[in-house]
Amino acid sequence: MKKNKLIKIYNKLLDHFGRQYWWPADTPFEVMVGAILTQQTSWTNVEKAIAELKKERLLSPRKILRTPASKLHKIIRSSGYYKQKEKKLKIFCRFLINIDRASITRTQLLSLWGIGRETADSILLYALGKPIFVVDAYTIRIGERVGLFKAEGYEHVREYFESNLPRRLTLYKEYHALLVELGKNYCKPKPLCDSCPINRLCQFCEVR
DNA sequence: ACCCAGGTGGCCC
DNA sequence: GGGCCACATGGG
Repeated sequence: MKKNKLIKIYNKLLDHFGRQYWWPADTPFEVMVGAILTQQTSWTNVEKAIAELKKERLLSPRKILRTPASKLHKIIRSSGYYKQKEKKLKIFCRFLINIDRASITRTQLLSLWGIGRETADSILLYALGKPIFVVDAYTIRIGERVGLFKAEGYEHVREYFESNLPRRLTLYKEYHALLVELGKNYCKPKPLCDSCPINRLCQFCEVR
């Protein structure tokens, strides 16, 4: 595959931020829990909730299922939307204990209440090792500003990345992680272009 | 006091 | 298919 714009951006990000070694977790199940808890929530808030789950020795599907809702609410409170997320965790754990993890499909995950596209794909890529490119709000925002696509939906963006990148797990994992890093630090709703590592590719930066 | 965060489901048209 | 809303905590 010849060197395309996607690879150029990747190399810039890698030079600037270095390897990310995503997803940060001790076990695949911790990845899955984190993927649910981080929905529309900053990771620092999720870390606190996961630390609480570990402290209570609850980081297993059966133990979460045995924990009363009110207790789980307190434990994961810092991750926000804690009533919804308690339900989402229980529904997901119930699904998980009755299945061979290697056989889990995207369609199965998407059929669960509380598991949308980004959460399903994060679980597939980072917990189950399937080559699915994870798209999030940053990916779409950055892609639009850089001029890769315009107002595309989730599936189109995912296909765009998957069809223009070699199908490699570590590349998918690190690319998504680097886009999050760029998004958190620079590519916010109000762009901070001054020291953005991909300036000259982003139309906002070129305007300045 | 705002604005933002590694979304999702339910509703409406 | 897209647009709007509720959901909730914590940090800048």
